[in-house]
Amino acid sequence: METLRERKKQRTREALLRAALELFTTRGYERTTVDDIAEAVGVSQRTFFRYFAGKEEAAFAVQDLVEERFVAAVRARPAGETPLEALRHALTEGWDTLSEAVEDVVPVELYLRMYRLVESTPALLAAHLRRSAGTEDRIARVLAAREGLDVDADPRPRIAVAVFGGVMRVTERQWSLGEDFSLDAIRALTTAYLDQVGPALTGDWRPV
Amino acid sequence: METLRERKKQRTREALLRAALELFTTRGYERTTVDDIAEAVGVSQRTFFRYFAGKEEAAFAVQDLVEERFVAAVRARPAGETPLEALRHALTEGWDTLSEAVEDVVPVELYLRMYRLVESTPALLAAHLRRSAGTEDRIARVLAAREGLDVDADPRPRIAVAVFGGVMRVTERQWSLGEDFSLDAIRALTTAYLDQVGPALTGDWRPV
DNA sequence: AGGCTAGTGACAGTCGCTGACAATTGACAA
DNA sequence: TTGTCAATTGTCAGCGACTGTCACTAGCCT
Repeated sequence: METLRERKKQRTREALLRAALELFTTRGYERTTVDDIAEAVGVSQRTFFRYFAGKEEAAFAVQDLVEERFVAAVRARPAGETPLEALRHALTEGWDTLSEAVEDVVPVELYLRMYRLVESTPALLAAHLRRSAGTEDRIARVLAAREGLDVDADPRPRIAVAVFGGVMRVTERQWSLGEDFSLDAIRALTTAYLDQVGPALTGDWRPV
Repeated sequence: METLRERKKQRTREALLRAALELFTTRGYERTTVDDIAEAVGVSQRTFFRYFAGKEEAAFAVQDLVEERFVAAVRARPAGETPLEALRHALTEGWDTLSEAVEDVVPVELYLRMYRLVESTPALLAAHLRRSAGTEDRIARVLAAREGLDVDADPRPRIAVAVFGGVMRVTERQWSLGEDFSLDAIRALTTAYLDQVGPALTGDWRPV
C-alpha cells in the first residue's frame, strides 16, 4: 500500500542503478559519465545526484546490500562459536544465499561483473578498500560485544577482523584475476585461503 | 654539479610540496584548492600539475619515500629470519631512522600531521589504502623471492603480508585517535599490536 | 476543484584536471 | 657576446563531477 510517488521513485532509482552498472561494466567506470547514465534513463543529471551522492555510491549500491547482510549474519551467529568461526560461517553462508538477495535488485551476473571491475579500476578499488575498512570497524564492534569486550580498550577484535579482511582482499583479487568467475569459485577460494592463515604465519614456508 | 635549471625545478617542487602539506594540515585537504597551493608558491595552477599528477600525489609524496624505504629494508633483511620477523624488524628499523630520512624533504612534524590527517579524510584514507595495497603486493613478491616461492602459485606470501598490513592499519588508526602523536608512541603501539596477532586468532578472548 | 508539497529540470558556478599554444628563460655552441 | 635550441612556464579553453538555486510540474490531500 505505497503511493504512486513512491513507486515512481523506486523505479527511477532502480533504473539509474541498473543503467549505471550496465554502463560501468561495458564501457568502464571512468569512461562512463553521469550524463550518460542520466540520459540512458531519461532524466536530468541533477536527478541522478538526488538519488546517489555520486558515481561511487551507485557503483557500490549492491555491494552495500551484500555487506549489510554479512554484518547481520555475523551478529546472528551462535554465541558458542569462536570469533573466527563466526566470521567464516557468516561468510560462506552469505555466499550461499547471495543470489536470491542480489537478484531482487539487479542480475547477479551484473553484480559479479561489477565486483571484478572494482579490482581493475584504481578509483573503485580505493573506494572499496575504504568502505571495507568501515565495515570491518562495525564487525569488530559486533565481535567485541559477543565476547563482552570493549572494542576501544582491547585490540584483539579489530586485529582479528583486520586479519580476516586482509585474507578476503587477497581472495577477491585472486578471484578477479582468475578465469572462473562463478560464485562457487570464489567460495572455494575463500575457504582455501582462510585455511592458509595458519601456515602463512608459520616461520617455515617449505615449498609445497 | 647540477645545472641552474635543475636546481630551480627542485626548489619549485619542494616549495609546492611544503605549501601543499602546510595548507592541507591547517585548512584541511578538501578545503584546500590547487589554486591555493599554486598561489602560495607563486606559480600557475598548470605548473602544479606538471610537478604532481594531482592533489593526491602531493599529499602522499613523503609517504612514498617512507614506504620505499620500508620495501628496501625488507629486501635487505638477513635470509635467516622468518618472513614475519623480517617484516617486523624492517618496520621498527624504519621508525628508528624515519626522522633523518623525512627531514631531508619536510619537517617530520609536518609529515606526522599529514599522516594523521589521512585517517580523518575519507578521500585520503581511500587513496592511502589503495596505495598500501600496492606496497603490500610488492612486499609479497620480495618475501616470495626470499623463500624461493612463486607468488602467484602460493598464497602464503600474500596472506602473510595482508595480515601484517591489516595489523598496521589498525595501529595507524589507533595512533591517530590517541593523544600521543610522537614516533615513540606509534612504535610502541606497533610492537604491542603485532604481539596481539596470536591471541587475536585464538578462540578464547577471556577478558584480560 | 484547488491548495500544498515532493520531485524534477534548467541554469550557473566551483573544483580537479587536461590539451594546445604561445611566451619566456636557461643551456650551449659559434 | 650572441644567436639558436630546448626546457619550463603561463594562458586559455574545455571536460566531468558535483552543488546551490529557482521555477515548474505532478501527485497528494482536503
